[in-house]
Amino acid sequence: MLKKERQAYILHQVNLHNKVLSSSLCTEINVSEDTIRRDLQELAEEGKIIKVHGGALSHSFNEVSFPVNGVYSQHQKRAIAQKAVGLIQNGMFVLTSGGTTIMELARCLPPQLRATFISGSIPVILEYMHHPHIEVILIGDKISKNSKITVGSEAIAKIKQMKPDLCFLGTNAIDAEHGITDNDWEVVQLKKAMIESSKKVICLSIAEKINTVQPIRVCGVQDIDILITELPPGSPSLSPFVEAGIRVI
Amino acid sequence: MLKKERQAYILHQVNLHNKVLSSSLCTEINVSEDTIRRDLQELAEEGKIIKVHGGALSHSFNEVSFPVNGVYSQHQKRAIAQKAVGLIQNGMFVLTSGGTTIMELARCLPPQLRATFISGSIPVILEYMHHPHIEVILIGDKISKNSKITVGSEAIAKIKQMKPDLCFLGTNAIDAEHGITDNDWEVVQLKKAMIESSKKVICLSIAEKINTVQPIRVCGVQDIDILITELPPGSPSLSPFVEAGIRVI
DNA sequence: CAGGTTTCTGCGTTTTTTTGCAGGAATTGC
DNA sequence: GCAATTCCTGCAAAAAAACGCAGAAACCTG
Repeated sequence: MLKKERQAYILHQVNLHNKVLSSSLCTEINVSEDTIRRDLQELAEEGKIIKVHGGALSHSFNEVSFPVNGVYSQHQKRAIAQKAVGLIQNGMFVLTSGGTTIMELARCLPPQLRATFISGSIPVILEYMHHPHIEVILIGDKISKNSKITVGSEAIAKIKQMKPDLCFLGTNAIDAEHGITDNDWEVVQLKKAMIESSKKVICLSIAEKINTVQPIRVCGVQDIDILITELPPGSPSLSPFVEAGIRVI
Repeated sequence: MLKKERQAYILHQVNLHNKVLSSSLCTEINVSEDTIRRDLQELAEEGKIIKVHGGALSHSFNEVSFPVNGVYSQHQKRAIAQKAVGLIQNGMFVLTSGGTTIMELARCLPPQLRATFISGSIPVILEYMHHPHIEVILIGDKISKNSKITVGSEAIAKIKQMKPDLCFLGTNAIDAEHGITDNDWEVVQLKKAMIESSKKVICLSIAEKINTVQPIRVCGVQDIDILITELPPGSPSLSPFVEAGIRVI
């Protein structure tokens, strides 16, 4: 078999099945593994395939990604996310809501972290999937197209069965008097369930959203264990929360 | 034998078999390898053939083997998808697997269609979410990072609770004798459940995957109701499936 | 047709390409 | 951490290609 022919066969197989194992290829074509490896390497250099340990993947399959278009206040959100990752330890079960702050958190996870992350938000789940070690559990149910998360009784029931160690909530509005509030009824139902199930509730909020109120109530301040903002913990605007017994980071 | 005669013979052989070996040519025509090599070189310079180490290939060989589209065989997959959408009617519950063929189906859905689509594949779900009217139900569970779908007992249990009207399966390999086969154990478990639950099972497969076999069995041909390929239904390669009682489109 | 020129062909040698193998390093999974 | 793969590096053998050359054939051309 000629070299080009072999490479054409390999490429064909990759495109057909989205992946190939070097071991199976070398028995199929009946050449040494080194030859296969060199072929895969050449094809990878030409950009035809993606070489991975033990074989190769089709390029078209890996193209699912989310645009990182101008997230509002990204800098502050990154600061919040970096404080938040400090709370996550190996082996923990972590439940998260959706939202851009949580997206930022997902991007900040240290590569060596081994934990289990649970969410119903599609964009967040996509971000978790890029991480090498974390387990990702997706809450299923009807999808709310505008918030891009799963909502409904099935999702709520599933959350109530769990007892995650941490629950990170991206917030729309938080106020020392009214607690966390939001404007989407279905999302609020979900967040209520998340708070109820979790051992520790961590609220992520940029300073702008502090002391703002939305129509639907999620929970009171007494249900929040930790509040993370981009501000230093001693900031005056945060003192009402400290007084309410919340740990502010 | 004259030079022109020889080159005509070589060209004929290349077009006939898509490849020639210089070694076999030089015994057939009974000239030295150098002569053959010079002939091949001339033909290559004229663009009639593609010279490779050890022989030559026809140009058509190279074209079919190295597609330039993003998704492999996208044209064929679109043809399949367009046949498939014809089966979907307003109000139906449709369960789908993952894969690029299903992705194509998702993109082909007519904008005025009102139906409910259920899947555990993240890329496919993203595609459904762009549609203005369809309801999207996401099957939740642990996410398999390489296949980008939810797998596990929760997902299977959820599927078994449903009774969708249609089930579209993207296939990795299908054969009249062995039925549908695949190479990922967890995905196979899921597909089995999907087949079991659904009123009608529709198998989408590009012709290339017909009569190929993978290590793990999903189901036999008797479980398939409809088979859709890019070929016309009367094609000879499809007759074994027609004889097995499958409706071929 | 004779002589010169060009083209073609085969041979020996050198160079390049390809392939497999052995070892040590890196990685993956348990 | 340990065992098992898998990967990389250098190396050597085999195959193929390139090169130079010379004899032979074909082809002008007067």
